[in-house]
Amino acid sequence: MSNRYNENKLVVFNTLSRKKEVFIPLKNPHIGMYVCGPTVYGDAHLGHARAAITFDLIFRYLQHLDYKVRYVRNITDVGHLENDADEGEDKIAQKARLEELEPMEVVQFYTVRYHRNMDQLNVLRPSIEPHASGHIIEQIEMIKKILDAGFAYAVNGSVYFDVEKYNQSYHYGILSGRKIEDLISNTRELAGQSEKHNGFDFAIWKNAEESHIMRWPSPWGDGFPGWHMECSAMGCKYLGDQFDIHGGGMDLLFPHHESEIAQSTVANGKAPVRYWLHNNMITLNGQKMGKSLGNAMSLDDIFTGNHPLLEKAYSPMTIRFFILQAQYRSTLDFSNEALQAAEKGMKKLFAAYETLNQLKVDMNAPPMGVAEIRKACYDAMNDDFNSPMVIAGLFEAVRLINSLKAVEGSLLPDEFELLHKLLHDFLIDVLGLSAEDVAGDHGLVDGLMQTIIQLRQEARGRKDFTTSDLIRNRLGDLNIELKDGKDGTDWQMK
RNA sequence: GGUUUCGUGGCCGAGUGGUUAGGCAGCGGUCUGCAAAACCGUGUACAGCGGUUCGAAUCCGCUCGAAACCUCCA
Repeated sequence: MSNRYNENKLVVFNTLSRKKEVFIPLKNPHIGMYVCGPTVYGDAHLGHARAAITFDLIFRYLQHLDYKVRYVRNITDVGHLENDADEGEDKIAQKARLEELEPMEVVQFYTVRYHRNMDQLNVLRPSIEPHASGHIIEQIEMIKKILDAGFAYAVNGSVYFDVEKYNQSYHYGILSGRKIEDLISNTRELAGQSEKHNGFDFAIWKNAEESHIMRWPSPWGDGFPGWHMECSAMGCKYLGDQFDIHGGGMDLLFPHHESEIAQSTVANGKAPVRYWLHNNMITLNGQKMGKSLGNAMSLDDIFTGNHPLLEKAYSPMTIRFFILQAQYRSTLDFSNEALQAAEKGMKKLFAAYETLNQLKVDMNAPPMGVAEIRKACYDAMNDDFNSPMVIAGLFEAVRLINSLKAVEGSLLPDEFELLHKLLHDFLIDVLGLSAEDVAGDHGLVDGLMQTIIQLRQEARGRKDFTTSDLIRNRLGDLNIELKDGKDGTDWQMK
């Protein structure tokens, strides 16, 4: 029995080489994947959704290919500094101060909300979701290793990574394409009277001021871990010194991932990651959507339609479909028009999935090329997870289904099965889309609807169009759409 | 300024050295009591200017325009 990964040669775009590379796991069939998760100090917005959905798609597809995936996505609840390191205040702590809450209360509050949003988007939970605050010891141990290796220095209770020294033996900039000379010229002014030897050195442990509430004891005094330590430490802990995939948003490429590579390389003696994958940004009027720019929309805003820029509410599945309609490395531009197009398209997709069950099967039916569509979907996914092309393939299946229904044609039994499998595998399993209240499969409701539809049919038979139109209009007011066909009437939620 | 990208028809978005992406919207038709849905048909798109080539939207150069990163950020 062969596994699907033997039949499918997966190619991924590796940021490290800026090329598409054939994906070969270190320990086939096991795959380790680490993705940077959210900093839980605010509600999730569209950008979080894109990152989560991108790597959910990858997680789902790798599993579909029969790989055994350990997917680690962290929760950042300490460490990221708000301003320059010297007077930085922990992001979580700052929020806590403002709202007079315990920092961990803030963390819990937004973590729960994040999970709820991700569930709504049908994003699978990762295999492990470690919190930075729960891995202080691991981070301290790693900092010690970096110090022992001579690539960091301690000053006044803080520890800084020595980028210049690192660059003598390795290449700081290997991921982002930056040159250290450029960094020097860019950061010289900022360096000032800093504790750092160089402006571009970064803190791996930060001394906590008296007033700082989030603090842990360490060999260098009370403090908290630096920006990039948690991912290095937790990635190493759960996936090993070297693992297959590391993902995150493109905005994390520098300095976060660049620094992660430096830390892990020094601490473990080898480059930590084989394939670096980065999802692109969602833009609004061509500009990145982001908290700091004040143009970010929370997912709850979108799901409820509660935002000045929104013409209406958009369901989680509409958002998911919208995001999957673009390849993950492209920017994706937000607009009401685009969202409404996505909404309609997705409903059409699911309506056809329902219609499939009504198709007739016949041993003598002409072949319709279902296998070719299926192959196109695999080819698309194997080419750096090209979900828009998968969706195009699925729409080909939609056209096939609807046209057969329209002419009352039939399918070969094998193709009928394969079509079912195609839609189930790709639409449901890989793309992770699920029918919302689109189709009429609600048991009691469906039974009631059949009665109403029958009454309307009888009215139409009597040419009592006043009654039949009244029924249709009243149902329309309830967002129920009637679809008259050759052999009867179907219904669905609008 | 440096680094990394991008510029595709009304909108969103794939793709790519020669063959229809796809969705939404529009237009024409079929069906329908009328609609809707569905089906069929329908688009002189690839920023501009040069170059390479039998052939480029796809490769190269330049110009113009836009973005991300260089500070926390998906």
